[in-house]
Amino acid sequence: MDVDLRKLRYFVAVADRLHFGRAAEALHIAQPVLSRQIRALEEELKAQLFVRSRRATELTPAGEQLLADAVPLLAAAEALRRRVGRAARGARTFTVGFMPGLIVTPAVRELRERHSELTVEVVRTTWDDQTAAIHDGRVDIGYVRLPIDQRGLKVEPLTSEPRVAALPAGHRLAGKEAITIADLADEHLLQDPDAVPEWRDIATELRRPGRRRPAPVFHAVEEKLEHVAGGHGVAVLPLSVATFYTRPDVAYVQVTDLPPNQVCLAWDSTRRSPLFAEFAAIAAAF
Amino acid sequence: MDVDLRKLRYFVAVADRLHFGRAAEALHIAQPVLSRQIRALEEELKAQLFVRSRRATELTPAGEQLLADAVPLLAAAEALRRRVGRAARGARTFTVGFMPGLIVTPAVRELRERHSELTVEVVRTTWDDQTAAIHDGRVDIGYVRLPIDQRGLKVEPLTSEPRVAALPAGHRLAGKEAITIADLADEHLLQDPDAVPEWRDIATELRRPGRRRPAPVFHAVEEKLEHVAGGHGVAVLPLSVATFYTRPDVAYVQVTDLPPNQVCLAWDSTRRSPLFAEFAAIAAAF
DNA sequence: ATCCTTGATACCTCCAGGGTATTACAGATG
DNA sequence: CATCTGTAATACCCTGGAGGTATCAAGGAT
Repeated sequence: MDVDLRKLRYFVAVADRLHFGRAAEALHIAQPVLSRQIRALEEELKAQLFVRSRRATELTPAGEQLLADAVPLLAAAEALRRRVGRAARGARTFTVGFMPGLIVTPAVRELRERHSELTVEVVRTTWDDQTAAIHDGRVDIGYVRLPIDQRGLKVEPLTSEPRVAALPAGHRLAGKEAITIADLADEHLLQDPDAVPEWRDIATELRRPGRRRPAPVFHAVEEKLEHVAGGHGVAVLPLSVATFYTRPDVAYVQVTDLPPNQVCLAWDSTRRSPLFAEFAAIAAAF
Repeated sequence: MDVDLRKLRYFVAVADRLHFGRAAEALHIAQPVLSRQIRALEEELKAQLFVRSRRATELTPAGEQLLADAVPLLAAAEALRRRVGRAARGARTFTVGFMPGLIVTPAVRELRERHSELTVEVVRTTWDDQTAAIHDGRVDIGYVRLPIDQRGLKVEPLTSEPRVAALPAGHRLAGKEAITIADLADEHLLQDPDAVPEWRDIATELRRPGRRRPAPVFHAVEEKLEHVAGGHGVAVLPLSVATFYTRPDVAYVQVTDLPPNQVCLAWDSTRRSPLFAEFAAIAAAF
């Protein structure tokens, strides 16, 4: 009758790794159990989800569809747990997420003053969990930096700010007034390429192929800067982050042809509470 | 670990009726089983969901929160089943929902021509399932009439059209060129009052209290018109519906102070497919 | 004081989920 | 060509949970 969220979670684990044994290990269950559960799921849905050849495991089209739907469904279930838990603990809370560099205190203080009964909390997010935190209920509303996957979100633009490159202090470009993306084409980017889509375009145009390292990606700003200082590459940051995290061994240089970073407020579009609109209005006023 | 969708479904059944016995009956299970499952859910979530006094059952705040989250979650799970089922059957399909009176064929034909591999289907919806059909996956995109609950939906305005009153042919107002809502204040409205919010305002202003009947609500247009013809009340319909469903024993009269009905396209905001934007563009062109 | 309504308890059955041991089979390897 | 290795499937067992029936407990109504 109803799908079993446990089986969906198992399915996602297998679909992510395309390997039953390793997925079972990650799920802390035995491999035969996992095989059986996936098979049971396939029978329940009357749909083959994987093509198992002896040597490889692949998703069928139905499997792709299920993966696309199962991930947000599991996140929604997680969010439900969190919100019910909070409601049970009695505290009317409102949690604001924010990316590094963004100043949320004035807006949060204003909301607290307007709603004395409300516990307004603040959570720092990273590049790759800024939307996940909204979907799984860790935050009610989030200050996010585009680009993001807007599926399931209500997004309201707030501001935009220019972006700068973070270079080691002794770098050949460190003293310059302004540079272009092309100047950085040979550098190693120490962050998720999705965060700087323009980088990839330049990369495919200008970079020599085969030069690409496996690219360890760093999430926390502090980590990125540590590696920049160590001469392992460069990072592109919004101006406010640069001014917030200053250190003597890292230089910031304006990048003229990089479009500004857009900052938005985002919240789960399936929810409706006057607090979202109210907070958005407050935040826009600053 | 994961919440159990079956328990959530049970919970919703109880929350809707605030009565364990009747909910159990509706679910086709025995009442003690239901009591035990709800209690198990309360323990899993570590949250009391109902206040059971001997004579009445009520929702706690946590229960209210759970109800708000469980309903869309169950719909999403249902949609997942449907979409995986379709994907498994191989057919790439795209289903367009529409409210009575709206002409969808030109846009649908255009989409079919552009995507010969796609099976484009068409489903008629009613006032109260026009958004539910989107949420539970029966339709991919829907022509809807405002007002709707926009939670979880991406909504694009299309057109708007004036609304008229449907009266019995012999009614005292039937011959008039145009009337106002106030003229209809004493009439019995044969449809969901939410569909005509202005009605309620007038009703509370002008109507004598105690006059309100329990209001059986009719969903299909044909049913409404049947009852209008029978002299059991009046209905308010968008002009296109009126011109589509004409019958000699029903007269339509323009209502001057009723704002026009807004027609939109709506689809599930958690999904992303180029087909949504493409179809929206096609539909807007007509 | 008694009855009725309604949710909770007690106790039984059975299936589904978890585990271990082992098999089957495709590719790699010598 | 024989063997080894990696990987999912099969076989079988055990336990917990979901379903059922019979019954209880207690607050309102009469």
